[in-house]
Amino acid sequence: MTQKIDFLSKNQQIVLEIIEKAKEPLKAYSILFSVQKKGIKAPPQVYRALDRLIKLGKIHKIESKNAFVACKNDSCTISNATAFSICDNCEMVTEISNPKLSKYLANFQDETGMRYNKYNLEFFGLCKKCKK
Amino acid sequence: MTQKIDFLSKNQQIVLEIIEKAKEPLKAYSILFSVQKKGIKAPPQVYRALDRLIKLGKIHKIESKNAFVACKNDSCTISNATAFSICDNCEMVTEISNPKLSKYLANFQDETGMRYNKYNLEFFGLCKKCKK
DNA sequence: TTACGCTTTGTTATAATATAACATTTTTAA
DNA sequence: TTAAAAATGTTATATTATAACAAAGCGTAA
Ligand SMILES: [Zn+2]
Ligand SMILES: [Zn+2]
Ligand SMILES: [Zn+2]
Ligand SMILES: [Zn+2]
Repeated sequence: MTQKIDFLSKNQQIVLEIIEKAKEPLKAYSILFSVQKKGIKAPPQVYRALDRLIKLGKIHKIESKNAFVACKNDSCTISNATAFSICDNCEMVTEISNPKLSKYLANFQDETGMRYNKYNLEFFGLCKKCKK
Repeated sequence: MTQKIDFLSKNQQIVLEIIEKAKEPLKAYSILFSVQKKGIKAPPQVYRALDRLIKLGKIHKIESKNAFVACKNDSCTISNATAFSICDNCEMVTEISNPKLSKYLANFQDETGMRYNKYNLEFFGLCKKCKK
């Protein structure tokens, strides 16, 4: 068998649950702290789970923040086309799920004719709450 | 006086020169090594210069690689709208300068009506050389 | 000129993020 | 059952980035 695609190991479930419950992106070491009561003791255990969850599209990494969010988008089974809205003021991050945008980016072709199989887009601004 | 906008300090010039000469993105600590012969000895000196150069739009950070590239785009005086093409195989990174793309993204408005004053987009694929 | 504010620099230490390496246990499939 | 593969546990260390504070350089106004 090549790969179990919908089964998560214990550590992976624990880490995913923490991230899903969070309202804001979580850092790896804050996850580590949270899960120590459940027996996960060392960074590699967390990073391994994170890597796997990212590959499965269950979570995404916010690169500009070195933090992780749960994917809320059911169609996002693999993390190869992601777009986020990030508030510069509060910690709010939401995944943008906009068919026109994703179609535009998935089909984007640069001057040299190069095509891409993956992209990550991060938008920054002030969210509604923070915009006074 | 508020800010000298086009003058670079000594350390800033040294760091910029190294990045401009490089053919691939440079990591902060590899920059530190390179500039030690010129008297820059400690991380904060490099990171300060990097921060300033980013604010001025002279360089950009490739977030997925924690590395820095010189801006080749004259109109890019401030780092608030960036797009990069990143080869998954070699270390090639190039800044995409495509008016249609930047217009599309600069005007993008999400479902909630939120507008953005900054974005960063990273495309991944195989560059021409690596695509056999 | 001097004295003050501001920016840049220098320096040490440490925080925060991430991986290497290897031993052990668990799960899977032949 | 047994051998391979996957997941886990563990220690140590590598990599990336910032805090904190002292000293030097520079513009300017009294
Ligand atoms: Zn998603
Ligand atoms: Zn906000
Ligand atoms: Zn640029
Ligand atoms: Zn390539």
